[in-house]
Amino acid sequence: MAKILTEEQKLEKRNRLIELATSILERDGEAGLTARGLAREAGISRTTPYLYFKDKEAILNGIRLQILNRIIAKFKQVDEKKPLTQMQLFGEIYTIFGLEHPELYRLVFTSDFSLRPMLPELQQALNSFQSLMMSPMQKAYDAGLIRIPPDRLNLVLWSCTHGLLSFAHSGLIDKQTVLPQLRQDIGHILSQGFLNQIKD
Amino acid sequence: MAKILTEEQKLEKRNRLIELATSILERDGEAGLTARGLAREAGISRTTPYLYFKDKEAILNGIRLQILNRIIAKFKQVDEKKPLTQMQLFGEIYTIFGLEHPELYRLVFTSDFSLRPMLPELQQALNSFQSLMMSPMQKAYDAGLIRIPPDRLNLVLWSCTHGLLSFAHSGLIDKQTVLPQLRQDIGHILSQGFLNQIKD
DNA sequence: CATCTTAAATTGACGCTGTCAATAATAAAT
DNA sequence: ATTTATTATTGACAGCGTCAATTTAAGATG
Repeated sequence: MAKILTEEQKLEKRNRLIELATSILERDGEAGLTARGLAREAGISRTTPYLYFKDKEAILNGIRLQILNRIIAKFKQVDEKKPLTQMQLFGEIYTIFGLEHPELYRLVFTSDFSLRPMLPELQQALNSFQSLMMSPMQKAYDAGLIRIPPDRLNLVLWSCTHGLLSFAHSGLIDKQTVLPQLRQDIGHILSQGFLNQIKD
Repeated sequence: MAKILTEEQKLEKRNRLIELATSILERDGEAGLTARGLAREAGISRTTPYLYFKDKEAILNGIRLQILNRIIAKFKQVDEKKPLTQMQLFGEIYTIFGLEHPELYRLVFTSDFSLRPMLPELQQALNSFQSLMMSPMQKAYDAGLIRIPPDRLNLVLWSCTHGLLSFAHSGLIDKQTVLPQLRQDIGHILSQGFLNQIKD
Protein backbone atom coordinates (compact mmCIF):
# COMPACT_ATOMS: atom_id res chain seq x y z
CA MET A 1 0.00 0.00 0.00
CA ALA A 2 2.36 2.61 1.23
CA LYS A 3 6.00 3.33 0.93
CA ILE A 4 8.43 5.09 3.19
CA LEU A 5 6.78 5.25 6.54
CA THR A 6 8.40 7.60 8.98
CA GLU A 7 10.01 5.75 11.85
CA GLU A 8 7.45 7.58 13.91
CA GLN A 9 4.55 6.27 11.84
CA LYS A 10 5.90 2.76 12.16
CA LEU A 11 6.01 3.10 15.91
CA GLU A 12 2.49 4.45 15.84
CA LYS A 13 1.23 1.42 13.96
CA ARG A 14 3.14 -0.86 16.28
CA ASN A 15 1.67 0.84 19.30
CA ARG A 16 -1.83 0.64 17.89
CA LEU A 17 -1.35 -3.09 17.52
CA ILE A 18 -0.13 -3.33 21.10
CA GLU A 19 -3.16 -1.43 22.37
CA LEU A 20 -5.47 -3.69 20.42
CA ALA A 21 -3.63 -6.79 21.59
CA THR A 22 -3.94 -5.58 25.17
CA SER A 23 -7.69 -5.21 24.88
CA ILE A 24 -8.01 -8.62 23.26
CA LEU A 25 -5.93 -10.13 26.02
CA GLU A 26 -8.13 -8.55 28.62
CA ARG A 27 -11.28 -9.69 26.85
CA ASP A 28 -10.31 -13.22 25.80
CA GLY A 29 -7.45 -14.23 28.05
CA GLU A 30 -3.97 -15.24 27.04
CA ALA A 31 -5.12 -18.32 25.16
CA GLY A 32 -7.52 -16.12 23.19
CA LEU A 33 -4.84 -13.75 22.03
CA THR A 34 -3.46 -14.90 18.69
CA ALA A 35 -1.39 -13.10 16.09
CA ARG A 36 -3.95 -14.00 13.44
CA GLY A 37 -6.87 -12.82 15.54
CA LEU A 38 -5.06 -9.60 16.25
CA ALA A 39 -4.58 -9.05 12.52
CA ARG A 40 -8.23 -9.87 11.90
CA GLU A 41 -9.44 -7.29 14.40
CA ALA A 42 -6.95 -4.75 13.14
CA GLY A 43 -8.28 -5.22 9.61
CA ILE A 44 -4.95 -6.28 8.20
CA SER A 45 -3.79 -9.54 6.73
CA ARG A 46 -2.65 -12.56 8.72
CA THR A 47 1.06 -11.99 8.69
CA THR A 48 1.27 -8.23 8.76
CA PRO A 49 1.82 -8.19 12.54
CA TYR A 50 5.07 -9.99 11.78
CA LEU A 51 6.30 -6.87 10.01
CA TYR A 52 6.16 -5.09 13.35
CA PHE A 53 6.95 -7.93 15.71
CA LYS A 54 9.57 -10.62 15.34
CA ASP A 55 7.25 -13.27 16.76
CA LYS A 56 4.36 -13.68 19.11
CA GLU A 57 6.61 -13.32 22.11
CA ALA A 58 7.55 -9.85 20.86
CA ILE A 59 3.88 -8.90 20.89
CA LEU A 60 3.60 -10.10 24.47
CA ASN A 61 6.72 -8.16 25.41
CA GLY A 62 5.17 -5.06 23.88
CA ILE A 63 2.11 -5.53 26.03
CA ARG A 64 4.21 -6.15 29.13
CA LEU A 65 6.14 -2.98 28.58
CA GLN A 66 3.02 -0.92 28.07
CA ILE A 67 1.39 -2.30 31.22
CA LEU A 68 4.44 -1.74 33.39
CA ASN A 69 4.60 1.85 32.22
CA ARG A 70 0.92 2.23 33.03
CA ILE A 71 1.54 1.12 36.60
CA ILE A 72 4.63 3.26 36.91
CA ALA A 73 2.63 6.27 35.75
CA LYS A 74 0.04 5.64 38.43
CA PHE A 75 2.74 5.47 41.06
CA LYS A 76 4.11 8.78 39.89
CA GLN A 77 0.73 10.41 40.26
CA VAL A 78 0.79 9.81 43.99
CA ASP A 79 1.21 13.04 45.83
CA GLU A 80 1.94 12.12 49.39
CA LYS A 81 4.88 12.96 51.58
CA LYS A 82 4.72 10.63 54.56
CA PRO A 83 6.69 7.56 53.48
CA LEU A 84 4.55 5.01 55.30
CA THR A 85 1.36 6.39 53.81
CA GLN A 86 2.99 6.52 50.42
CA MET A 87 4.05 2.92 50.81
CA GLN A 88 0.50 1.94 51.60
CA LEU A 89 -0.86 3.87 48.63
CA PHE A 90 1.57 2.14 46.29
CA GLY A 91 0.46 -1.18 47.66
CA GLU A 92 -3.18 -0.36 47.07
CA ILE A 93 -2.56 0.86 43.55
CA TYR A 94 -0.68 -2.32 42.76
CA THR A 95 -3.28 -4.54 44.33
CA ILE A 96 -6.24 -2.83 42.74
CA PHE A 97 -4.61 -3.06 39.35
CA GLY A 98 -4.05 -6.75 39.90
CA LEU A 99 -7.66 -7.25 40.90
CA GLU A 100 -9.11 -5.24 38.04
CA HIS A 101 -6.86 -6.60 35.29
CA PRO A 102 -6.13 -10.24 36.05
CA GLU A 103 -4.97 -11.14 32.54
CA LEU A 104 -2.67 -8.15 32.24
CA TYR A 105 -1.27 -8.75 35.69
CA ARG A 106 -0.62 -12.40 34.95
CA LEU A 107 1.16 -11.60 31.74
CA VAL A 108 3.58 -9.25 33.46
CA PHE A 109 4.15 -10.94 36.78
CA THR A 110 3.74 -14.66 36.23
CA SER A 111 5.39 -15.27 32.87
CA ASP A 112 8.43 -17.46 32.73
CA PHE A 113 11.54 -15.44 31.98
CA SER A 114 13.88 -18.09 33.28
CA LEU A 115 14.54 -19.76 29.92
CA ARG A 116 15.24 -16.96 27.47
CA PRO A 117 16.69 -13.87 29.09
CA MET A 118 14.29 -11.01 29.55
CA LEU A 119 14.11 -8.28 26.91
CA PRO A 120 16.48 -5.52 28.07
CA GLU A 121 13.83 -2.82 27.74
CA LEU A 122 11.53 -4.89 29.88
CA GLN A 123 14.22 -5.58 32.42
CA GLN A 124 14.82 -1.88 32.67
CA ALA A 125 11.14 -1.08 33.09
CA LEU A 126 10.94 -3.70 35.80
CA ASN A 127 13.89 -2.11 37.55
CA SER A 128 12.19 1.28 37.42
CA PHE A 129 9.05 -0.28 38.79
CA GLN A 130 10.92 -1.98 41.59
CA SER A 131 12.91 1.01 42.71
CA LEU A 132 9.79 3.16 42.60
CA MET A 133 7.97 0.58 44.67
CA MET A 134 10.79 0.52 47.18
CA SER A 135 11.42 4.25 47.38
CA PRO A 136 8.99 4.93 50.23
CA MET A 137 10.45 2.01 52.13
CA GLN A 138 13.90 3.41 51.61
CA LYS A 139 12.78 6.80 52.86
CA ALA A 140 11.08 5.23 55.86
CA TYR A 141 14.19 3.23 56.63
CA ASP A 142 16.44 6.26 56.35
CA ALA A 143 14.10 8.15 58.64
CA GLY A 144 14.29 5.36 61.18
CA LEU A 145 10.62 4.44 60.85
CA ILE A 146 11.40 0.87 59.85
CA ARG A 147 13.84 -1.57 61.31
CA ILE A 148 14.18 -3.95 58.37
CA PRO A 149 16.17 -3.13 55.22
CA PRO A 150 13.88 -1.91 52.45
CA ASP A 151 14.76 -4.65 49.99
CA ARG A 152 13.80 -7.31 52.48
CA LEU A 153 10.62 -5.55 53.50
CA ASN A 154 9.76 -5.10 49.86
CA LEU A 155 10.19 -8.78 49.18
CA VAL A 156 7.95 -9.72 52.09
CA LEU A 157 5.16 -7.34 51.18
CA TRP A 158 5.41 -7.85 47.46
CA SER A 159 5.39 -11.62 47.59
CA CYS A 160 2.52 -11.65 50.05
CA THR A 161 0.49 -9.32 47.84
CA HIS A 162 1.41 -11.22 44.72
CA GLY A 163 0.50 -14.51 46.34
CA LEU A 164 -2.94 -13.27 47.32
CA LEU A 165 -3.55 -11.84 43.86
CA SER A 166 -2.43 -15.08 42.27
CA PHE A 167 -4.80 -17.10 44.42
CA ALA A 168 -7.61 -14.71 43.64
CA HIS A 169 -6.95 -15.06 39.93
CA SER A 170 -6.90 -18.83 40.24
CA GLY A 171 -10.20 -18.79 42.03
CA LEU A 172 -8.64 -20.36 45.10
CA ILE A 173 -9.72 -17.45 47.24
CA ASP A 174 -12.40 -14.81 46.88
CA LYS A 175 -11.29 -11.62 45.18
CA GLN A 176 -13.07 -9.57 47.77
CA THR A 177 -10.94 -10.92 50.57
CA VAL A 178 -7.68 -9.72 49.05
CA LEU A 179 -7.72 -6.06 50.02
CA PRO A 180 -9.13 -6.56 53.53
CA GLN A 181 -6.69 -9.37 54.19
CA LEU A 182 -3.80 -7.25 53.05
CA ARG A 183 -4.89 -4.22 55.06
CA GLN A 184 -5.39 -6.26 58.16
CA ASP A 185 -2.45 -8.61 58.13
CA ILE A 186 0.15 -6.43 56.52
CA GLY A 187 -0.81 -3.70 58.92
CA HIS A 188 -0.44 -6.19 61.73
CA ILE A 189 2.86 -7.53 60.47
CA LEU A 190 4.24 -4.06 60.04
CA SER A 191 3.18 -2.67 63.36
CA GLN A 192 4.17 -5.74 65.33
CA GLY A 193 7.26 -6.85 63.55
CA PHE A 194 8.89 -4.24 61.42
CA LEU A 195 7.99 -0.78 62.54
CA ASN A 196 9.77 1.04 65.27
CA GLN A 197 7.53 2.35 67.97
CA ILE A 198 6.76 5.93 67.17
CA LYS A 199 4.60 8.17 69.29
CA ASP A 200 2.09 9.41 66.73
CA MET B 1 -7.14 -54.56 19.81
CA ALA B 2 -8.79 -55.74 22.94
CA LYS B 3 -12.26 -56.09 24.23
CA ILE B 4 -13.69 -55.90 27.70
CA LEU B 5 -11.10 -54.23 29.78
CA THR B 6 -11.69 -54.46 33.47
CA GLU B 7 -12.57 -51.12 34.96
CA GLU B 8 -9.35 -51.60 36.84
CA GLN B 9 -7.33 -52.09 33.68
CA LYS B 10 -8.86 -48.98 32.20
CA LEU B 11 -7.83 -47.00 35.23
CA GLU B 12 -4.37 -48.46 34.98
CA LYS B 13 -4.00 -47.31 31.39
CA ARG B 14 -5.38 -43.92 32.31
CA ASN B 15 -2.95 -43.62 35.15
CA ARG B 16 -0.03 -44.66 33.01
CA LEU B 17 -0.95 -41.85 30.63
CA ILE B 18 -1.11 -39.41 33.51
CA GLU B 19 2.31 -40.46 34.74
CA LEU B 20 3.75 -40.07 31.27
CA ALA B 21 2.05 -36.71 30.82
CA THR B 22 3.47 -35.56 34.13
CA SER B 23 7.01 -36.40 33.09
CA ILE B 24 6.52 -34.68 29.74
CA LEU B 25 5.17 -31.61 31.51
CA GLU B 26 8.17 -31.53 33.78
CA ARG B 27 10.57 -32.00 30.88
CA ASP B 28 9.02 -29.72 28.26
CA GLY B 29 6.82 -27.30 30.15
CA GLU B 30 3.11 -26.74 29.78
CA ALA B 31 3.40 -25.54 26.20
CA GLY B 32 5.31 -28.69 25.34
CA LEU B 33 2.65 -31.00 26.66
CA THR B 34 0.27 -31.95 23.86
CA ALA B 35 -2.27 -34.71 23.57
CA ARG B 36 -0.68 -35.84 20.32
CA GLY B 37 2.82 -35.82 21.75
CA LEU B 38 1.59 -37.79 24.73
CA ALA B 39 0.14 -40.41 22.40
CA ARG B 40 3.37 -40.46 20.40
CA GLU B 41 5.48 -41.16 23.46
CA ALA B 42 3.00 -43.69 24.75
CA GLY B 43 3.19 -45.54 21.44
CA ILE B 44 -0.50 -45.23 20.70
CA SER B 45 -2.34 -43.40 17.98
CA ARG B 46 -3.11 -39.69 17.99
CA THR B 47 -6.61 -39.78 19.35
CA THR B 48 -6.44 -42.71 21.73
CA PRO B 49 -5.90 -40.43 24.74
CA TYR B 50 -9.37 -39.12 24.03
CA LEU B 51 -10.76 -42.52 24.92
CA TYR B 52 -9.49 -41.99 28.44
CA PHE B 53 -9.85 -38.24 28.75
CA LYS B 54 -12.70 -36.05 27.61
CA ASP B 55 -10.35 -33.34 26.43
CA LYS B 56 -6.95 -31.89 27.11
CA GLU B 57 -8.19 -30.16 30.23
CA ALA B 58 -9.12 -33.58 31.62
CA ILE B 59 -5.52 -34.69 31.18
CA LEU B 60 -4.35 -31.63 33.06
CA ASN B 61 -6.87 -32.31 35.80
CA GLY B 62 -5.55 -35.84 36.07
CA ILE B 63 -2.05 -34.50 36.54
CA ARG B 64 -3.23 -31.93 39.08
CA LEU B 65 -4.92 -34.61 41.12
CA GLN B 66 -1.89 -36.85 41.07
CA ILE B 67 0.42 -34.06 42.16
CA LEU B 68 -1.81 -32.91 44.98
CA ASN B 69 -1.96 -36.44 46.28
CA ARG B 70 1.81 -36.63 46.09
CA ILE B 71 2.14 -33.55 48.28
CA ILE B 72 -0.52 -34.77 50.66
CA ALA B 73 1.34 -38.06 51.01
CA LYS B 74 4.52 -36.22 51.91
CA PHE B 75 2.67 -34.26 54.56
CA LYS B 76 1.35 -37.45 56.03
CA GLN B 77 4.84 -38.88 56.32
CA VAL B 78 5.77 -36.16 58.76
CA ASP B 79 6.20 -37.61 62.21
CA GLU B 80 6.44 -34.70 64.55
CA LYS B 81 4.34 -33.76 67.54
CA LYS B 82 5.11 -30.15 68.34
CA PRO B 83 2.63 -28.17 66.27
CA LEU B 84 4.94 -25.26 65.53
CA THR B 85 7.71 -27.55 64.30
CA GLN B 86 5.19 -29.52 62.29
CA MET B 87 3.96 -26.31 60.74
CA GLN B 88 7.46 -25.40 59.75
CA LEU B 89 8.10 -28.84 58.27
CA PHE B 90 4.96 -28.61 56.19
CA GLY B 91 6.09 -25.26 54.93
CA GLU B 92 9.48 -26.61 53.93
CA ILE B 93 8.00 -29.62 52.18
CA TYR B 94 5.68 -27.37 50.23
CA THR B 95 8.39 -24.90 49.35
CA ILE B 96 10.94 -27.51 48.33
CA PHE B 97 8.38 -29.19 46.11
CA GLY B 98 7.65 -25.86 44.49
CA LEU B 99 11.33 -25.23 43.91
CA GLU B 100 12.09 -28.65 42.53
CA HIS B 101 9.05 -28.99 40.31
CA PRO B 102 8.22 -25.58 38.91
CA GLU B 103 6.04 -26.84 36.08
CA LEU B 104 4.04 -29.16 38.27
CA TYR B 105 3.62 -26.50 40.91
CA ARG B 106 2.43 -23.96 38.37
CA LEU B 107 -0.11 -26.34 36.93
CA VAL B 108 -1.68 -26.96 40.31
CA PHE B 109 -1.45 -23.57 41.96
CA THR B 110 -1.60 -20.97 39.23
CA SER B 111 -4.18 -22.32 36.82
CA ASP B 112 -7.31 -20.35 36.27
CA PHE B 113 -10.30 -22.11 37.80
CA SER B 114 -12.43 -18.99 37.86
CA LEU B 115 -14.16 -19.59 34.54
CA ARG B 116 -15.25 -23.21 34.56
CA PRO B 117 -15.89 -24.59 38.03
CA MET B 118 -13.19 -26.82 39.37
CA LEU B 119 -13.52 -30.59 38.95
CA PRO B 120 -15.19 -31.87 42.15
CA GLU B 121 -12.49 -34.48 42.77
CA LEU B 122 -9.88 -31.78 42.48
CA GLN B 123 -11.79 -29.45 44.74
CA GLN B 124 -11.94 -32.21 47.30
CA ALA B 125 -8.23 -32.95 47.04
CA LEU B 126 -7.52 -29.27 47.48
CA ASN B 127 -9.69 -29.21 50.57
CA SER B 128 -7.79 -32.15 52.01
CA PHE B 129 -4.54 -30.41 51.23
CA GLN B 130 -5.69 -27.20 52.86
CA SER B 131 -6.99 -28.75 56.03
CA LEU B 132 -3.84 -30.82 56.35
CA MET B 133 -1.75 -27.69 55.86
CA MET B 134 -3.76 -25.90 58.49
CA SER B 135 -3.94 -28.68 61.04
CA PRO B 136 -0.75 -27.78 62.92
CA MET B 137 -1.87 -24.17 63.02
CA GLN B 138 -5.18 -25.26 64.42
CA LYS B 139 -3.43 -27.32 67.07
CA ALA B 140 -1.11 -24.46 67.91
CA TYR B 141 -4.04 -22.10 68.16
CA ASP B 142 -5.99 -24.44 70.40
CA ALA B 143 -2.92 -24.83 72.59
CA GLY B 144 -2.64 -21.08 72.91
CA LEU B 145 0.65 -20.89 71.08
CA ILE B 146 -0.69 -18.58 68.41
CA ARG B 147 -2.85 -15.52 68.76
CA ILE B 148 -4.23 -15.34 65.23
CA PRO B 149 -6.95 -17.68 63.90
CA PRO B 150 -5.44 -20.53 61.89
CA ASP B 151 -7.22 -19.71 58.66
CA ARG B 152 -5.85 -16.20 58.68
CA LEU B 153 -2.35 -17.32 59.59
CA ASN B 154 -2.53 -19.92 56.88
CA LEU B 155 -3.50 -17.34 54.30
CA VAL B 156 -0.61 -15.08 55.30
CA LEU B 157 2.02 -17.79 55.25
CA TRP B 158 0.68 -19.58 52.21
CA SER B 159 0.37 -16.48 50.07
CA CYS B 160 3.82 -15.29 51.07
CA THR B 161 5.33 -18.65 50.22
CA HIS B 162 3.39 -18.91 47.01
CA GLY B 163 4.41 -15.41 46.01
CA LEU B 164 8.08 -16.14 46.49
CA LEU B 165 7.81 -19.39 44.57
CA SER B 166 5.98 -17.65 41.78
CA PHE B 167 8.66 -14.98 41.51
CA ALA B 168 11.37 -17.63 41.55
CA HIS B 169 9.62 -19.48 38.73
CA SER B 170 9.30 -16.29 36.75
CA GLY B 171 12.95 -15.58 37.19
CA LEU B 172 12.20 -12.33 38.99
CA ILE B 173 14.13 -13.50 42.03
CA ASP B 174 16.82 -16.08 42.54
CA LYS B 175 15.60 -19.53 43.49
CA GLN B 176 18.22 -19.79 46.16
CA THR B 177 16.86 -16.85 48.06
CA VAL B 178 13.44 -18.41 48.56
CA LEU B 179 14.09 -20.75 51.45
CA PRO B 180 16.38 -18.41 53.41
CA GLN B 181 13.99 -15.53 52.91
CA LEU B 182 11.10 -17.63 54.13
CA ARG B 183 12.99 -18.96 57.14
CA GLN B 184 14.15 -15.53 58.12
CA ASP B 185 11.12 -13.38 57.53
CA ILE B 186 8.39 -15.82 58.36
CA GLY B 187 10.24 -16.67 61.52
CA HIS B 188 10.45 -13.00 62.26
CA ILE B 189 6.82 -12.35 61.46
CA LEU B 190 5.71 -15.24 63.59
CA SER B 191 7.79 -14.48 66.62
CA GLN B 192 7.12 -10.78 66.56
CA GLY B 193 3.56 -10.63 65.45
CA PHE B 194 1.64 -13.80 65.84
CA LEU B 195 3.13 -15.99 68.49
CA ASN B 196 2.38 -15.65 72.13
CA GLN B 197 5.41 -15.30 74.31
CA ILE B 198 6.23 -18.69 75.66
CA LYS B 199 9.03 -19.42 78.05
CA ASP B 200 10.88 -22.13 76.19
C1' DC C 1 4.08 11.87 -18.65
C1' DA C 2 5.85 6.85 -18.16
C1' DT C 3 9.13 3.78 -16.00
C1' DC C 4 11.85 1.96 -12.33
C1' DT C 5 12.82 0.97 -7.58
C1' DT C 6 11.79 -0.30 -3.20
C1' DA C 7 9.17 -0.52 1.10
C1' DA C 8 4.76 -2.42 2.72
C1' DA C 9 1.36 -5.70 2.55
C1' DT C 10 -0.68 -9.90 1.00
C1' DT C 11 -1.16 -14.66 -0.29
C1' DG C 12 0.63 -19.42 -0.31
C1' DA C 13 2.44 -23.04 2.10
C1' DC C 14 4.08 -26.15 5.99
C1' DG C 15 3.73 -28.56 10.06
C1' DC C 16 1.72 -28.35 14.32
C1' DT C 17 -2.42 -28.41 17.45
C1' DG C 18 -7.29 -30.16 19.57
C1' DT C 19 -11.04 -32.81 18.48
C1' DC C 20 -15.06 -35.02 15.92
C1' DA C 21 -16.74 -38.66 12.71
C1' DA C 22 -16.07 -42.71 10.25
C1' DT C 23 -13.63 -46.89 9.92
C1' DA C 24 -10.98 -50.83 11.26
C1' DA C 25 -9.56 -54.44 14.30
C1' DT C 26 -10.30 -57.81 17.73
C1' DA C 27 -11.98 -60.49 21.67
C1' DA C 28 -15.95 -62.55 23.70
C1' DA C 29 -20.84 -64.32 23.02
C1' DT C 30 -23.82 -66.85 20.35
C1' DA D 1 -18.51 -69.58 12.28
C1' DT D 2 -21.01 -65.56 12.74
C1' DT D 3 -22.58 -61.81 15.33
C1' DT D 4 -21.83 -58.14 18.68
C1' DA D 5 -19.71 -54.86 21.31
C1' DT D 6 -15.57 -52.53 22.67
C1' DT D 7 -11.04 -50.68 21.82
C1' DA D 8 -8.13 -48.46 18.60
C1' DT D 9 -6.94 -46.18 14.34
C1' DT D 10 -7.33 -43.25 10.41
C1' DG D 11 -9.46 -39.30 8.03
C1' DA D 12 -10.85 -34.78 8.22
C1' DC D 13 -11.40 -29.80 9.64
C1' DA D 14 -10.37 -25.49 11.42
C1' DG D 15 -7.15 -22.90 13.85
C1' DC D 16 -2.44 -21.71 15.07
C1' DG D 17 2.72 -19.57 14.37
C1' DT D 18 5.70 -18.51 10.91
C1' DC D 19 8.65 -18.60 6.57
C1' DA D 20 8.94 -17.73 1.44
C1' DA D 21 7.21 -15.95 -2.62
C1' DT D 22 4.36 -12.60 -4.57
C1' DT D 23 1.68 -8.51 -5.22
C1' DT D 24 0.77 -3.65 -4.48
C1' DA D 25 1.61 1.07 -4.62
C1' DA D 26 4.26 5.34 -3.43
C1' DG D 27 8.09 8.03 -4.44
C1' DA D 28 12.33 8.68 -7.53
C1' DT D 29 14.05 9.09 -12.09
C1' DG D 30 14.04 9.75 -16.90
